[in-house]
Amino acid sequence: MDRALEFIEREGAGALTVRRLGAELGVDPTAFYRHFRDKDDLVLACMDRAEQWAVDALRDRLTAGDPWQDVLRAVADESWRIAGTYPAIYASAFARTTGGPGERRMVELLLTTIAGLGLDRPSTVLFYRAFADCLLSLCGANALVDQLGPEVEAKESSAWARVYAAPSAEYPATRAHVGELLSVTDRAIYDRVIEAMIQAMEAAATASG
Amino acid sequence: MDRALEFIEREGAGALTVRRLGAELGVDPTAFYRHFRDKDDLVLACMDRAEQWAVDALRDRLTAGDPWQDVLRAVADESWRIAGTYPAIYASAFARTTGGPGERRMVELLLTTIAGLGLDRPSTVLFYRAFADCLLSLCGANALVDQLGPEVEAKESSAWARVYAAPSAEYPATRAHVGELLSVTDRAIYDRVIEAMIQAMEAAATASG
DNA sequence: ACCTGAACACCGTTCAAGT
DNA sequence: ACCTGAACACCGTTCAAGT
Repeated sequence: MDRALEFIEREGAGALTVRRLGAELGVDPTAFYRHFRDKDDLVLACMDRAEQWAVDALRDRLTAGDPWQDVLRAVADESWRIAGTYPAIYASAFARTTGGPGERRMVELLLTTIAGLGLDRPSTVLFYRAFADCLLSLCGANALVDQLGPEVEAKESSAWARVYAAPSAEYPATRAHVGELLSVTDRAIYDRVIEAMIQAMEAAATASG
Repeated sequence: MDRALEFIEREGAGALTVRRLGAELGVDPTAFYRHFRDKDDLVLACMDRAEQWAVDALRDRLTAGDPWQDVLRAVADESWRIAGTYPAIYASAFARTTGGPGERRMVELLLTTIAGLGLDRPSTVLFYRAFADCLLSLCGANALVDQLGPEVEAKESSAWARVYAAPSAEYPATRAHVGELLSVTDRAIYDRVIEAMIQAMEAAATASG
């Protein structure tokens, strides 16, 4: 599994196939099925390991007195980093539940942090899931595009060009914002969402406290 | 393309292959390449058509005087509906840009709505992208799981069970919220995110106006 | 202008057989 | 306990040939 992760990171893109993994390890491709039930299991195991690394990194980064907002920002930042490092894994597992130790520790960290706001239990869980699903889904969407390779990236930017070239008469708002649409970054969008979620939690905590 | 969409909706899941599409249309699979450059082009074309339907449905649903908050809620609701109807398409295209008329009209609708708050152009665009990317990514994540079929669904719930069965001593917050974690719905999470984004826009509009 | 059919270079996975 | 190798049932895509 470690070699699988290392391999994926090095070869990137669509390198994660049972056959290529076998070739990399100098072993018959079908030997894989001695160690994992199927490819899906490997992907989930890699995802869980990546989450463990994220939690470990967070433990080093955080100290007990940190405000909860900064804890959430750090989790978001670490998720972004992991998704950028292992796009192939993240792209195929971000919508899934691994049920492994990495995920359990991450759930506990987020739930502890958000429970600290003193909301009722249903609101705490709803905010936890809303926050976590935003992180995973937005990082996953970026990983999906990363993972598809340069020819798709070219296609993406030509598609945006087509959107921006829309005639002014029919699409005035689009044309009025072309400059900003072209310069906005994925990371800025991500941070905007994170801050909106934090603001919503602050508002809920104030209202209930 | 219409037949492709119809076919996908009927057969669901992993039915979208060039070969099965050929069989469905009673034609050699490779005839497909006379009409689309590759499979990716078909998927993007279907996605754009789905977006057109969404915009058409929104036109019927909305009237000129609707508050901007309700417009955004209606867009979110329509996106959820489309993603649930065509999970195969949504799952493979939600992170992509089609550059087609459906997307152009959707961009224009959202940008017009958010520009109405009177924020500066960079903030307007950042909120538009943050809102749109949340919709697409969250709906996409749900579509991905839908699309994987019942055996993966079973795996998902057994994975959750493993998370919830975490020992209380190590994972106290998780154990304290098991009931709520089990009962929260994906739609409630989605709505929580949408409301957070709307709240953030309201706060920004108030601060700037 | 459109369709066909053989072919290429891949996938994940199984199962009987080897050491 | 682990690996091998043939085989199965698929993919997307190309290209020369047909009508």
